[in-house]
Amino acid sequence: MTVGGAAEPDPGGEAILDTAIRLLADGGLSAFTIDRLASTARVSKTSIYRRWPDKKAVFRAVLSRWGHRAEVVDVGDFATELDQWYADRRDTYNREGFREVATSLLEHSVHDPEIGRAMDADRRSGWTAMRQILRRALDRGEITGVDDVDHLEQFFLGPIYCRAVLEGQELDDATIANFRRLSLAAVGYQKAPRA
Amino acid sequence: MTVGGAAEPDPGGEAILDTAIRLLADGGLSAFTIDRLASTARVSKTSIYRRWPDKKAVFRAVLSRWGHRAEVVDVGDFATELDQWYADRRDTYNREGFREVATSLLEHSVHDPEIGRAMDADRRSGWTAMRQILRRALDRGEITGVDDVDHLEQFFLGPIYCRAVLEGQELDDATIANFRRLSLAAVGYQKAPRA
DNA sequence: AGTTGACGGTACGGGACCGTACTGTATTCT
DNA sequence: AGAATACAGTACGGTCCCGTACCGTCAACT
Repeated sequence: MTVGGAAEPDPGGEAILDTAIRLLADGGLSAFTIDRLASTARVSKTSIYRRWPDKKAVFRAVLSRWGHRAEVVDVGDFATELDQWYADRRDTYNREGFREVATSLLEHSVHDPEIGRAMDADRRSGWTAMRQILRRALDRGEITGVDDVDHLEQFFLGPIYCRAVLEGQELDDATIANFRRLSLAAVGYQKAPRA
Repeated sequence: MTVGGAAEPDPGGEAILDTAIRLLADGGLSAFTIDRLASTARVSKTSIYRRWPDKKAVFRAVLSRWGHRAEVVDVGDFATELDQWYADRRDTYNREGFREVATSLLEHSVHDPEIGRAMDADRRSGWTAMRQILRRALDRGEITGVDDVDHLEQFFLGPIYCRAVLEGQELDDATIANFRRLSLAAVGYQKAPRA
């Protein structure tokens, strides 16, 4: 135990996980190897197995470290909050290696029930920022026509995800502007009737 | 060479590829092994390596066999053609194992440039049915606001893809109905002005 | 000074996989 | 009948990987 005391979160372990993420970004699942992770992170395999019982545990740790939850504050207007969300998603999805890591994590989580549950929990936990935005907008009566939050969430995230992850294209100004215009028109957005 | 003559497309090879697809559906990329493929397909490894030079070639063959292009006929109305497309996508995405195979193929194609190009070509080739629908709708003046076909295609496919592949949920009546309603509202669909 | 704990380095057993080679057999074509 | 072909089955060399064990080192703590 270090003297610092406050450094509990194990910076060494986080550095290893960051290296693991870089491995996934560079070479995908087939490059995610304990041997390679050790040598790339300049760490002995012993140090890895001291922290996690086996490779699957390392993978779970990678999963939860990589997950990033958008934070959106309640400003009383759906369109404004949506813009915050777009900005956040844009930063995230455009980040170097995001697509590569996302596809690798998804592939693994789809085929390994245990990892899949962890990923679902990660996604559902605390609810997505988008869901909160949508709930508020529904409460305020700003959007109409469809009130199924699942469908709405998929409807808003889908185009972005499809472009960035499936197609591997950048989320630039024009794209976001078009998705925004289309989506707002879809839900018949109108500024909240009451102050 | 068989007597039949017309059976040129090598039914044996296609059976092997179907088995490979089932392997991907059941166990993902890590289950896609030449050894396992041979034993599962009740075929010797020799027979596999006689048809394809190496594993990567088998994978490419799987990719192109698995790809399914929606066919949509021009009926002169965007909403009707969209419904055809929804029906086709629904059949495809709801098929047993679709999600598993899709994520595996994507992961591999993202991390292997050669496979990635093959997949891009597969997607772009002949253009997607959706793109044709959208072009016609734009020509007819049925949809307005956004005229970037890339964005529109991603906008229409995104929600479906996100729900079925990312989230692993079923595409049922209610979902399709909601996506349809939202999407049509988004593009300001109006029946073509001219007969 | 002595003890403890974390670490790097190395080696190993067990297993999986790829691609090739070899054998024997059944079927087709000449 | 004889040659050629496609096949199943098996075995192999080489490589990689996982997880564990062992050893020596270095810093922190008592």
